[in-house]
Amino acid sequence: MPPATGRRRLPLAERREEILKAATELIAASGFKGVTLEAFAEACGMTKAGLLHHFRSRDDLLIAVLERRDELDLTTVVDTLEPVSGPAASRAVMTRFVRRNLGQRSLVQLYTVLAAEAIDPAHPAHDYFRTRLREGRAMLEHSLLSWHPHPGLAAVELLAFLDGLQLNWLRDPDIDYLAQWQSFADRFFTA
Amino acid sequence: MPPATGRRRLPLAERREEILKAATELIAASGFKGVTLEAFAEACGMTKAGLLHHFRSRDDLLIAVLERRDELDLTTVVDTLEPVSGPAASRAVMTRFVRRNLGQRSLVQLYTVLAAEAIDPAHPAHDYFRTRLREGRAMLEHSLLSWHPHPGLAAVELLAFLDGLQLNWLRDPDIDYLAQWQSFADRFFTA
DNA sequence: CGCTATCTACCGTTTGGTAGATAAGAACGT
DNA sequence: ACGTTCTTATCTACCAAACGGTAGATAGCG
Repeated sequence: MPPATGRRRLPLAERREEILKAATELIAASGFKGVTLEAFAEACGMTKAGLLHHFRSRDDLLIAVLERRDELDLTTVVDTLEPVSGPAASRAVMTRFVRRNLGQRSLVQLYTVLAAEAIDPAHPAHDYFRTRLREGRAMLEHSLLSWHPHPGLAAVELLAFLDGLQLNWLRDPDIDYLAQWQSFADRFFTA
Repeated sequence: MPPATGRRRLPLAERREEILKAATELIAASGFKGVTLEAFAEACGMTKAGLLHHFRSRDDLLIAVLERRDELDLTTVVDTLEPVSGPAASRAVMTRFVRRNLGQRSLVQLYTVLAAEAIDPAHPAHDYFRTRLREGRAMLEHSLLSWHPHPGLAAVELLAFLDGLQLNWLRDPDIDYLAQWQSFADRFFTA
């Protein structure tokens, strides 16, 4: 590693990834509105102008952060696409989802904080979350269709609980995320 | 009513209330970081300087908004203080809480958006939510103590579900808030 | 040496907040 | 009823700092 002072020149892809990683942490901590362009730059040891060489604008950076998160999730999504049926299988899929979140606290926080911020229709990520969450609910509802008496109600209930649990876990890390999930699932998946 | 143009001079208490009401709506819509001092002022037909005559700073206004919300909730809190015991009584209390929220969408949104924004320790309302939510959970846990086998788990679960349901209801008003609650409660209060 | 990632310097706008002028309305005497 | 005075709610004008973004100079690496 070269001395911390002075200029560091990195290949395009590497620097891009470094910026996105840092930006994810910052947004997770303070929301998108709460972080300035300069703060994003400083977090990876460069200036605003330097950062804007990689992303055309601040909003552009946000979109890139979200797309990166999607890419990181791709593995899980692919797994979920396997056609599953029955309560046990559904529960297993969701449990794996919970376990993965447990180890990606900052990504979860990014998503949670940003999703709440983006309730505002004027937020640059409003549409992103709108379509994305709608799709998620539809997929879940579809997988509940084969065995649950009220797939619509149940899908909303499950997602609401997970959203709320994440939110509370972020507020208070002492909460036992996994145990809470199992406790909920014990009742939910015996209907 | 005097003509809309020109200066309107109101008694202190009245203007204060008007400002707080307008601010509540705005914060609910766009979060606290998302609204400028001038926007707050303009919303009740005055200038920044005029508003700052009533609230020393922008952060001061936020605190006042939250305190006002607490006062508006006081009635419900007092009701809750009646010592209740048993699942049916607990459920009745919570159902009343849900029903009341149903008619106060903008207050719910204020609380939800702000609570998520305030996960950031640097947010001006961070401490407010920290203590307030902790208290709420303790109260609930206490009331579950007499009949629920796992009061700690259950308290978190119930609050998480309500938080998440509110969040999703705000994102998608078509969700049947009340029905979702009843469906959850049917399982939750038979343990 | 050439390419380009990065920097310095700057711009126009918006931000939260201040200082001092102005006017609305209540109180009061006549 | 009516003017006068006094209080203070509100305004106009302004400021320094912070914001997102641009133009052109500079320097690290193949």
